[in-house]
Amino acid sequence: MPIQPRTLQGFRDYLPATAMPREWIVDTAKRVYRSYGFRPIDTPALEYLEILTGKGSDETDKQLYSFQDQGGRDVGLRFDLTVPLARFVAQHAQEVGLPFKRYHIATVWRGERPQAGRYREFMQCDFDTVGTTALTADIEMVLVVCDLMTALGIDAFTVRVNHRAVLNGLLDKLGLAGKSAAVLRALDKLGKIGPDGVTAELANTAETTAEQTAALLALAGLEGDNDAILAELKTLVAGNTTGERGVSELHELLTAVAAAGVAAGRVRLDPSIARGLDYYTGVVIETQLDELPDFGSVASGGRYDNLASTFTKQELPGVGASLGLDRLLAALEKLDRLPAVSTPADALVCLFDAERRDAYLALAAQLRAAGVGVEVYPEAKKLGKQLQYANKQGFAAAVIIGGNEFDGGEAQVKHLATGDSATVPYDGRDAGAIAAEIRTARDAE
RNA sequence: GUGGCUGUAGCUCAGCUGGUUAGAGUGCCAGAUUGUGAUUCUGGAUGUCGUGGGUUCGAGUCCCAUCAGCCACCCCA
Repeated sequence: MPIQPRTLQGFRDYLPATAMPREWIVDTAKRVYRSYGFRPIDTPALEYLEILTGKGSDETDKQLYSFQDQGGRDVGLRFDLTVPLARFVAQHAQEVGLPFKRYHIATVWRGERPQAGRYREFMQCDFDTVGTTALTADIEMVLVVCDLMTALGIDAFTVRVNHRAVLNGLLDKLGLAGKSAAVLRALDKLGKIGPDGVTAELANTAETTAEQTAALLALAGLEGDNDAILAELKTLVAGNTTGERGVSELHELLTAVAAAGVAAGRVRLDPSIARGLDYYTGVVIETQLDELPDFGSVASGGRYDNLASTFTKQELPGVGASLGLDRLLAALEKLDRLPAVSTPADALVCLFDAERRDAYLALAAQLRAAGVGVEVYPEAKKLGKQLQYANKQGFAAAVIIGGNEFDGGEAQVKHLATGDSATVPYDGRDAGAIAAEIRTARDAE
C-alpha cells in the first residue's frame, strides 16, 4: 500500500504558478525595505517555549505549535516575527547598535482554524525600527507600507491609522482604564457588527454605562476627512494628557505623510481600529484592499513601548509593521491580479539533433552570459512536442537550430506568442543576435 | 478551540425519491507524409464516488466517525 500523499490542514504546496508571484512579492518587499535602510536578519523557526509564551496572551498560547524535542526541551514554532525580534534585540543590541532597523521575511505558524487568506503556515514580511521613540519612525512605517503597496502594483488600498493613546486617554476620562481590553475588542468590531452590535458587546463584556457607551461610540464612529476627525478627537479627549498626546502625534504623522507626497485619502484616520491588544502602545495601522474590504488587513503594525521587557531591563521601544504575504497573495488571486509568469527563463533551446547536444548547451551558456535565461530541452523529441512544451511552460521564444541553420550559419528564433519566427546570424560563438531577438520576443509580451 | 455547509476523473461539475458495467466538458496521452506549438480531425486512458465503519437483498445516493476545504465565532497576516 503506497502512502497517501497529503498535506496537513492549513498547510499548502505552492505550484510554480503561485510560487513565482510569491517570490516576486518577497523580492519587492526586500527592495522597498532596503531602500529605507532596513537590514535583513533571520532567526530560528524553533524557540524555547518560554521565549514565545513570555509575552503572548492566552490566545496566542492556544495557537502555538509546541512540543518536546528529543532532548526533552519544551520548544515551539514562532507564531510571529515580533517576539523573535524582541529576543534577538535583547540578545544582540550591543552588536547591531541602536536604533536598529531590520526586516525579516520568514514563515510563521499558528494553530488556528484555516479560512480564506488564513493559514496555519504563512509568511510574514516584517520591518521594524527598534530603539527610538521618535515619531519619525512611525511616519516612516506608513511611508514604507504605501511604497510597498504601490511597488506591488496595488493602487486601491487604504492605510487606516489610529493611536492607542487616544483610545486610552478616552478610557481614562470615562473611568474605564481597567477594562481597556474588552472595550477595545468591542470597538475594533465596529466596521463589522455596527454600532448596535458594539453597544451590545460593550454592555456584555465591559458592563459600560449608557453614557460610557455613547462616548465610546462617538469616538469610534467618527467619520469624515482626517482634519474633521482630528478636531472631534481633540474635544473628546480634552483635559487628558495621554489622549492629547495621541491626537497631536496623529496630527503630526498625517501632516508628515502628506508632505512626503502620499496621495490624499490614502491614509485615513480610523478611531475604531485597535489592533493586537497585547503590545501596541502608540500609533497603530491596518491596510485594507479597497476591492476586498472584508478580506482582512494585508499589512498591519504599530508602536510598542517596551518590546523586550521580558528579556532585558533595557528599554527598547520600537515601531514596525508586517506584510502578510500569503494573505495578500490570496487576495490578489481572488482579484485575478496575479502576474501570469509560469517560467523563470525567457527561451527554450530546442534540442533538434541529439548529435549536437554539446553545441546546444554551448549556445545556452552564451545566451546566459548575454543575460537571457534559457532552458535546453533535454531530449531530441519531435520538434512539435518541444514547441508544445515551450508554449505550455510559457516561454517567450524558442530557439531552433537544425542542420540547415548550422550549415547556413544562422538560427531561428520563434516568438511563441505570435508564431512568427525570425532568422538571425549565428556562427557558433557569438549569440548576441539571438539574445537580442529573444529580448524582443520577451518584451513584446 | 466552538458551530454550519461541502467532498464524484488532473480541473469544473452532472448523477430524479438508494437499484444493473458512474457520465459530460476541459485537460492529459497517442496519431493525422518522423523540421515547427495554443485552432481542426481521429483514437485512447483515467476514478476502490475523500477515508473507515454501519443500515439494507442492494449505497455515489441514508446513518456514524474521521480527514480535508469553505463560512461564521474567536483571533489575526
